Amino acid sequence: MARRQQTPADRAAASRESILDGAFEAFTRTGYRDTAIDDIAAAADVSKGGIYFHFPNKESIFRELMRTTADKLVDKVERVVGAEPDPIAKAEAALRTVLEVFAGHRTMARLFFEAGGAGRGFQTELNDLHDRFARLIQGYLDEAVAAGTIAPLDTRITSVAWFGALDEVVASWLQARHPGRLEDAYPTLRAVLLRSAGVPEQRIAAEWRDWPSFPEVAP
Amino acid sequence: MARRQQTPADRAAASRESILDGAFEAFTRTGYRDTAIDDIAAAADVSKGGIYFHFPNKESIFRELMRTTADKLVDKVERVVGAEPDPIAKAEAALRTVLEVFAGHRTMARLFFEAGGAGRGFQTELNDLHDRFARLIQGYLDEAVAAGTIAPLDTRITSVAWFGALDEVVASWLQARHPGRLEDAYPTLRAVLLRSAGVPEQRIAAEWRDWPSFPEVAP
Amino acid sequence: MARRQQTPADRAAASRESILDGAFEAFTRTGYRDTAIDDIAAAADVSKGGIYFHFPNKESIFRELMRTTADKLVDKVERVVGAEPDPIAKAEAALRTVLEVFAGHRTMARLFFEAGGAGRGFQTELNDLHDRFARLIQGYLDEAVAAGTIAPLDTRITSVAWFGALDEVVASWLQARHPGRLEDAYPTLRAVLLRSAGVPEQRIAAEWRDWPSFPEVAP
Amino acid sequence: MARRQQTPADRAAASRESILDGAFEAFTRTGYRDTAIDDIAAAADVSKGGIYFHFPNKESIFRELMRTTADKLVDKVERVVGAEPDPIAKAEAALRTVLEVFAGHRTMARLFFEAGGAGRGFQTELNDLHDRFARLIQGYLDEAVAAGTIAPLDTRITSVAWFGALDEVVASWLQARHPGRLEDAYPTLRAVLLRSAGVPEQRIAAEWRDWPSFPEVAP
DNA sequence: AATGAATGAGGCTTCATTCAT
DNA sequence: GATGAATGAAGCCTCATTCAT
Repeated sequence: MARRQQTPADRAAASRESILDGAFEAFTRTGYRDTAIDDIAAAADVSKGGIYFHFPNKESIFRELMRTTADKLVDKVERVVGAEPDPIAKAEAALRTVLEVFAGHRTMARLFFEAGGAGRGFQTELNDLHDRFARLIQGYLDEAVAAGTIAPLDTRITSVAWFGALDEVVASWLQARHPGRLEDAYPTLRAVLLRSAGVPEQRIAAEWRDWPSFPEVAP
Repeated sequence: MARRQQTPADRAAASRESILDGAFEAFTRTGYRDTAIDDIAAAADVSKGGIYFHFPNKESIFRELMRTTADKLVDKVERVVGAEPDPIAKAEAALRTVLEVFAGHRTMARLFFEAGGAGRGFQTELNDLHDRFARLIQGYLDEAVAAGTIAPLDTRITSVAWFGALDEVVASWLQARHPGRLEDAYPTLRAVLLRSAGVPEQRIAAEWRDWPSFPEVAP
Repeated sequence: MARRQQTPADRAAASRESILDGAFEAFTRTGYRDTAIDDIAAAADVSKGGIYFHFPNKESIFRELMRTTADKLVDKVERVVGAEPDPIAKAEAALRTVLEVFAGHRTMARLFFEAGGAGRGFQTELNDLHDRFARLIQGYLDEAVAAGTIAPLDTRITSVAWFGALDEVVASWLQARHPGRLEDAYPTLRAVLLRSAGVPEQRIAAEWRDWPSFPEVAP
Repeated sequence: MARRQQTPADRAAASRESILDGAFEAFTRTGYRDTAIDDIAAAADVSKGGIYFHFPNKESIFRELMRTTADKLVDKVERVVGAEPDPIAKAEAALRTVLEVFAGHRTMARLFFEAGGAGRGFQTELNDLHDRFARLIQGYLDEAVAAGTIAPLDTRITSVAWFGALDEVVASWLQARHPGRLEDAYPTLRAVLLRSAGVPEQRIAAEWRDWPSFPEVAP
């Protein structure tokens, strides 16, 4: 199959992608308000005016970034989770995946958890993001309840708490002066969370053995 | 008892306090970066220049606010907790107190949890704040472990997770379009957290009855 | 010969030049500290922000102005002086050139001699400027000593004194309420300075006749 | 004779003096524009408001300082000069006195020569100051011409040149990174200036021997 | 006389956005 | 599609001056 020549449209798309990459890099490094369009332009190796061809304003870049980054993560979680048969295993898989991804991409985590830095205007966006993850977890918990694996409980609040716990553990790791390996926190976090949902102690202990080891990540 | 005349120093202190109040109000409403000195001046009913008589710059106001607000909360938590004999009860009391205070002062919660909006420069300050609360919790958990009330576990990570869970529950309440009563979330959150630390189920159920009802708060 | 189209870069350079011109005009009229960026913007017919595209701050404009203006003057002096064979004639030519230029550009003189108004930060720059001219003169005096035209003397101090004398004569002319023609001061100043270096009286009298008349200048 | 008790008026006068001293110190150190009223208040150990009791505004302090400082110097010059019989000796004495005083009070020199830093508003004041000294010199030169000690010449321009030469020598000494002793410059400067007015070479050489040595001064 | 808190105009600089080419 | 020069609205902060006590 003949490879098409690179059309202008291709180049435009590439440019757009480049801007998003640069913006991601800049935002995660400096935060929203402290990142100037010039910084993004420099990071993306694009002119300032060029940015405004692809995006109507700074805000839209950030929003798109937030949306697509979350999409990617949710996709990955759902892919990994899909393979798991049992709801608790699913929740575990989700938890593990998020931790794994963040462990490998410290900066991405920053974007997620420090997006508050973006100013009041993004709270909604950020909250939706949190919500999305919380509901993902909630879904698994609901399934677990339905399957009788765990006793009925307020899955909404529990999932929010789970997400918060995860968030804070990652955040505290992110800003630690001498961070250990985030994976080392996993067993404890996992046990704490499963226990919090009423998963039987023996199951918590048992399940763990089946897990493959974490991939190597450099914080 | 004769009331002393109001000295100029008194009035200056009052003015300073007024600025802090105005700043608190403005920061919690608009966020750090989106709050102009003019806004604070207006809220405090002080001239722009007057602010600079009391504070060297915008940042220092925010830092002072963060410090003193946290101090007040920690004080209150320790006072309430001091009355409790048993470590788990202490942890519960701390949790309850924080929730209670936040439920009553939605804005204060905002300052705490959305301080990220202040820009990269405050991350350290904010992290220290989180740390402070996490260690508060950790202390109670350590006591509980020492007292044999709960099985040994990584109290550092657990306390971080607790704080994160609390944080996220409050945050999700803060931004909810139609927030219920934060206190309604308390029983579930309490159960989830206690369970997560391995507190026996019967204790979780028992303890609860003894608690007085939440004071009325208007979110 | 086809005239190239005016490129954006050309226009940018023109704009930059315009800013320098406006700044020159404003600084020499009002002094550094009393000249606001707004004044420069108005004088240059550029927006305030436009200035910051070309210069990082107010100071840099002033420094550039000082540097380039001095460069131009030194260039001119050296060009004129180059034509003179004998060292005393060179010194004379330098003296005359500076006076001439200043007579024609009262404002430039102001920039040079009143730059002190720029604040303590510029003293170094200003001193270097003075030094530069003093050393120019010193060079000619050294040549004259080497050539045996004048008796050996401390040329460093003498050149500083010359420059100071020149400076003060121009300055007193600049601020005179009803200034005469600066050129009218030339014969006396010339005689005084040459005499001060020990140039024989007859030479002082003789040399003068050969000089062309000053060009007309409007103070 | 009974010593009067210190009256309030005395204390007020002392306060006023203290302000002038502090202002002198501050202005000479930082320049006019870069000296805040607060700086003066601090240096004078007086409150900001107190300053405005004694002076209507910042400018007036500076003007008074310029006036009185000049007065003192002129007084001293005239006292020293009065003892001299011959006009050239008078000019010499004036020159020497000024150099001497400046050598001892580097800061005072700064006030005089860098007063340009005070902004355009003081040019007049500063020029009058220069004028005053120039006319002092001119007086002696005129006397010398009248006495036949030197040949007739434009004493106005010559005196301006003298003053400028003196000014620049002091200024270059002031800002030198490793200043030698200003007095060391005296013999050359003296010879240069006397020569410039046509004082016979042998007199220049002779007169010098009679002078007492400079007092010790610490630059 | 003196204090020091308060005022407010004005200055410098930043930066998202626009626009002619 | 892209460039980069230009705009102008804000923002933070300084500081001479005023004023109640």
